[in-house]
Amino acid sequence: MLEERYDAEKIEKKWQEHWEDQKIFAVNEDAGQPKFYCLEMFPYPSGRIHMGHVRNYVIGDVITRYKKMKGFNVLHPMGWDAFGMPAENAAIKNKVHPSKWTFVNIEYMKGQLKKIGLVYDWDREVTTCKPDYYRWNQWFFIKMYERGLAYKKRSFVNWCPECETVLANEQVIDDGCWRCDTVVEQKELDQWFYRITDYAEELLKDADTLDGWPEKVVTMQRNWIGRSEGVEVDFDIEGTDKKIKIFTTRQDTLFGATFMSIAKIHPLVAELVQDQDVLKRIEALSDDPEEKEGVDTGFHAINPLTGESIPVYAANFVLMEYGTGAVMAVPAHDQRDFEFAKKYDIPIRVVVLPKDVKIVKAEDMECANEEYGILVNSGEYSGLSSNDAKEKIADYIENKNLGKRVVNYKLRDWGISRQRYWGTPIPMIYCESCGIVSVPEEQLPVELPMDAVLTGTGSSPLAGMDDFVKTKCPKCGGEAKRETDTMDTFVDSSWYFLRYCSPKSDDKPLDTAAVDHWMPVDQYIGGIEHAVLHLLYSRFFTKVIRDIGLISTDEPFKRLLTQGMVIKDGMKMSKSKGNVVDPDFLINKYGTDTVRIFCLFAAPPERDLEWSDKGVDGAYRFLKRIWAFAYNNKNLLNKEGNGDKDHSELSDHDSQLLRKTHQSIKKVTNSIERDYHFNTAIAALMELINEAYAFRQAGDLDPDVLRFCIKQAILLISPFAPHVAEELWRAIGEVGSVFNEKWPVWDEDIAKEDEIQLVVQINGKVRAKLMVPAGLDDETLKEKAFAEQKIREQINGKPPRKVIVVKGRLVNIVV
RNA sequence: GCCGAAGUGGCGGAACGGUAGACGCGCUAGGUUCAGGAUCUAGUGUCCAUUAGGGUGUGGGGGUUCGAAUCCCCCCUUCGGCACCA
Repeated sequence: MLEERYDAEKIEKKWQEHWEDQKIFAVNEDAGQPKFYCLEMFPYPSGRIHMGHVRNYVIGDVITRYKKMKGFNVLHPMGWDAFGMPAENAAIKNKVHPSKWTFVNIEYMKGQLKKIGLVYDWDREVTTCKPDYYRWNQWFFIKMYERGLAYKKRSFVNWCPECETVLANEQVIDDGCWRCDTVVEQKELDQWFYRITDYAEELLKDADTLDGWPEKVVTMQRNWIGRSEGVEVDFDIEGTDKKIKIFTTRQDTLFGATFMSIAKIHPLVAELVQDQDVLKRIEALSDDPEEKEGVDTGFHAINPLTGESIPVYAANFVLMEYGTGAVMAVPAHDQRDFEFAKKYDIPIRVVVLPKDVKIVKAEDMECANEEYGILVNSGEYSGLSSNDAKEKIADYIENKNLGKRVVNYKLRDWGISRQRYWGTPIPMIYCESCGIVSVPEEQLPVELPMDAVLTGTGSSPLAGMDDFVKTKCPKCGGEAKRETDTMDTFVDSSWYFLRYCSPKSDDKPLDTAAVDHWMPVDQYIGGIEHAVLHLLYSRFFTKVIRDIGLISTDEPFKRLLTQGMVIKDGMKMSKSKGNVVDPDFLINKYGTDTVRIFCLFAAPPERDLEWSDKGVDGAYRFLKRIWAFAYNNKNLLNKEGNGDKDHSELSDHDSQLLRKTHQSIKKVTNSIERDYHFNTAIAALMELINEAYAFRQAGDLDPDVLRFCIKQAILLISPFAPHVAEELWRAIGEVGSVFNEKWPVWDEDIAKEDEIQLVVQINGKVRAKLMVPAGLDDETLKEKAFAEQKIREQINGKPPRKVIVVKGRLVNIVV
């Protein structure tokens, strides 16, 4: 029995329990249906769900429900990215253990997710801070160590003084920490790295296959990998037997090199420069990127092509980390070198003339000319194009053993050591006699001790725990020490989507058959902020795990949807700005169906969503309107019959509503299929309900048609407002869950209008609109257009030069 | 600086070369209601016009086309990403 009042709280609780008890959304790998893996980026259990989560997860939930009704076997799991700094900070502040804090948060947030009406297969829940998950982080680490993909090295790394830990390059945003914005420092430390650069080429090449991803994200990844082809060339250093190796992509400008620049921390500086005064001045070079500065080292290099002797400068803009840490400087054709040469009065020599430029005098130049062109002043290469010269000069260099062709990447190896407690212990042991030894597989997991003391005063908390640190060497049995750093939490999230496929596997990290069945993720949904971070690491991990032989997937995410931010008063919602909207409050006030409808209706998913309290009222009103329509017609609705009457037997009034219903099925379906544009899908539903009201008011309706209309409307709204749909579904006398139903299909014949509005234009301007029967041929449409009184007046006897007819829509008369 | 996206009523947004502004919010008027709220109905880009109707209009300027919010070129603004990568 349908109640008059729409009581969201009551029906939502009822159906949420029903779906869970009846396991409506449980998956069955042998169902004989096509699979669909729908996944949203799992949350960090920070304490409460925020509107950004709601938006993200509602999108995934709608897709899950829709795809299920379309006949797919949909895997839709959820879990917790549960290791991380906030747990430690909370522990220090509130004197709770990070574990306690985390699990309390998970419990609360899980309740919130359920109240939103999200349907997950909770049997597959993954929690990364549990030993049954992180042991496999350790297992992968060891496998990677064995394959040379995990290694330790001392180097300058990004250090966040606020978080008191190291950050990978990807985790530094505008010189600041990705988490707290604190300006990062460079610190020299021994750190573990994953050799992601070994996969640079494949990550770049396979980026071309990601056609289900936003182009923007793919471009960001390509740029981050930053491949460039060039040559390494050795320059002899005059008066010594040493050489400087440089990297250039512009070997066509070799004849224009008038000096050399090397990084101030380049090893040759310390090796060759004797003068303490010069060394001091090099050391004192500023790091300000705006001002180019250098110091003449006093020694000279020999250009291997010209035999010319050129001065070598230590320069502040040369990076030791990229290429070879030394560059040949061609001021005429490189803006940085140009500025440098001007400042220190070094000769500028033009060796490339771009197209359409005749002669350039070096002294007239105001900036470098970096374009390709025809070589001049370049010996036997003069007259060649830059492209030809690049090949010929590279050949010469290789033939004469002066250097070789190389490919360089901007991508750096992924530093994964973190000097923190709440993460996966790195499973390595340091033995005085055996050196670095990995923990044997059967001893995993290396469990995180629960009794660590967190003071927040620097250095790895594990380092102070003798019980943890002291161990035996697995090789020789002697006294040894454990590694005390933990792993970057981005390691945890780099393979959780694989774990969902076989979450209970306990003898190996993944069940190959299960993973191969479900992977790749068919639709992944999350924020754009992970464009390079998580999404690049996950691609890397997938390829490594494939190479280990556990899975056969090359790419983890087939389609990616990056949803926009939730904005209020023109700013991103955040606690610090005080403009947050609390999902709990809204759900209590309106019910989750209203919140869901608003989030989906206010903007297409990829765009930012401007929050509007009034807009939420509108969504609520819409649901009440559907409810009231069903209630007001409840006597008619419970009649037998499926409403699919022969079109020709119906009155005009009835057949128009039937047509509108079929048109709505088409429009809602197409809106979802076209990049999940739920906003226009919901708009189409609102239109249908508005029309239904109008038809109902205008006269009696055939009960079968009315029932058909409302039944389709319920099916169409069910992914968006599932609780209202389920309640109304039962109220109209249907049996079983609406989510076990097939998604409706429209009949093109019924949807077709039998009368169309013909627009008549004169010179492209609308001059008349007339109703004509559908399906008329072009000639008849023309006749109708010319027969129109207004058109005759406008043409005024002038002969038409041309008449364009757009089938079934428009006639444009050109006079 | 380089790369990319976006710019449409008072607001959120529709319109994948063919009637610009669907749908929603807001606003106006009316019905219902003791009143408020809720709800239903109608109207709502802008200018001129009593009406009929007409002009104009998608950041600005050009172009292609019978026809441009949509395609091309230049410029402006906003937002993102990268930024001495040799």
